[in-house]
Amino acid sequence: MSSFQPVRGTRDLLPEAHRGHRHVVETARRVAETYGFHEVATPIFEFTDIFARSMGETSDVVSKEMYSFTDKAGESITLRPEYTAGICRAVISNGLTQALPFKAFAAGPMFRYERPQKGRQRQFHQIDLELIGAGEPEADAEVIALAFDILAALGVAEKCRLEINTLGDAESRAAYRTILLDYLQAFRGDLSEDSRRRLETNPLRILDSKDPVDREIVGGAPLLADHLTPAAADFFQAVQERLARLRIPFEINAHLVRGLDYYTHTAFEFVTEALGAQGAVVAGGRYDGLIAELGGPQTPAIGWAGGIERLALLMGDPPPAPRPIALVPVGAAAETTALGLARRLRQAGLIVDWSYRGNPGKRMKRAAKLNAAYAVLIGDDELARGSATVRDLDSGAQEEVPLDRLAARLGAHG
RNA sequence: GCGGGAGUAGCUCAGUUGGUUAGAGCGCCAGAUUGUGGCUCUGGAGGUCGUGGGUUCGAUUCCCAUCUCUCGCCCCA
Repeated sequence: MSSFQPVRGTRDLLPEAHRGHRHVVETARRVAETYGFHEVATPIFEFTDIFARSMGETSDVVSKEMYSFTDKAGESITLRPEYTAGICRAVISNGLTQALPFKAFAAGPMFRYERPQKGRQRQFHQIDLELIGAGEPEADAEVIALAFDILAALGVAEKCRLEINTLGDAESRAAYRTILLDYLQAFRGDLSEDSRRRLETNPLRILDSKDPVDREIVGGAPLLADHLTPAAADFFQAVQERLARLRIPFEINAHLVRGLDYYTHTAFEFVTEALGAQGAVVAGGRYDGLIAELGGPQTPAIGWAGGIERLALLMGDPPPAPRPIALVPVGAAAETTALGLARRLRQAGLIVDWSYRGNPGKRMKRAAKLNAAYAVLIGDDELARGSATVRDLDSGAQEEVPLDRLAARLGAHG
């Protein structure tokens, strides 16, 4: 039994769970298309370098969470931990910087070597949105509004809160980093062990610490908002105005930072209290430096990723499977007829199922279990008359229908 | 990677102060019912008590390790 365990942090998506995932993806795709986004798919793995360079060597994802391996040609390959880097690479690879803005929607599995919890797996699934080649605040507002519209369409918007912040431009960030470090150095001895480490790796992260002592120290820290360049401050203001105009409710969280190096300006998260420690369901931001960092032309961009498992958990019960029509042949001759009849009905667009064996009682039980809308019974009597008995499984009403009118009769109600 | 909790049938769980054949409900299969489901009745299958080792005459029970899930941390979607 234990040898049939799936690999840690992976799971099978059986029909009911898969319907939940599919509903998330289909809803997101439909809404994204109304904003003029088109779906793409990039490879599930890339050269390790793509992720290492884009996300930053010191980020947790790169330093300890990547599924990397050496292929038979000796290349270091990594299963993608996120979509953004791969899509940016694709933009450069395909010369799409000549056709900006490029608006991409994508969905698929991601891989991170982490300790699993509810809503956190080693193979998980994300929906992803990237708007590449637009540096205007309208782009930020629309990308965030699009995420909000998806959450609303999924019926989970009221369980989520939108937090936004700005990380400023490179200039603002560098200046603030120095100021913040000066301040924090004075408290070095009081900071948590994690935060002392972060002084070296990513001091901005300390702003987001959950340690109570850290929080107290951070409470008195200088704010990035007070050290933005005028241009960065104006941009953040413009984004807020546009969100307000779109009536997207948000709050500013000055301590919202990002673990990945490539973010600039707008950072945002849709968070929920309903998933324990895994509060972020959609998160993203602007990354104006990434494409240049990867070797392409300087190109502004903004995007986000949403966790499909987390969204499905918030959603609760997935939509029910569509109701089939159950065929119930009685007798050997009817069995043969049913085989062809099933195919004709399917070609007419109906969902048709049958249980292949058992007496009519068993087959009717099976039909009820499949939540069939109708049972179509065929026996010697019906065969002789070229008809079938259609039973409405909700009302129990039955009528005999000529075979050539069967599809129309079932289609009208199916 | 760090710290806590849990693991008994497909599912939800009971139980064994260490002692022969480990139980229930639901689900599954079959029969009552080879032309009619959701109700009912009867019967049946299904468990190396997560895995490995130790202690013991004897371990599902005690001890150790390990795996998986889970809660928190780190980090993130």
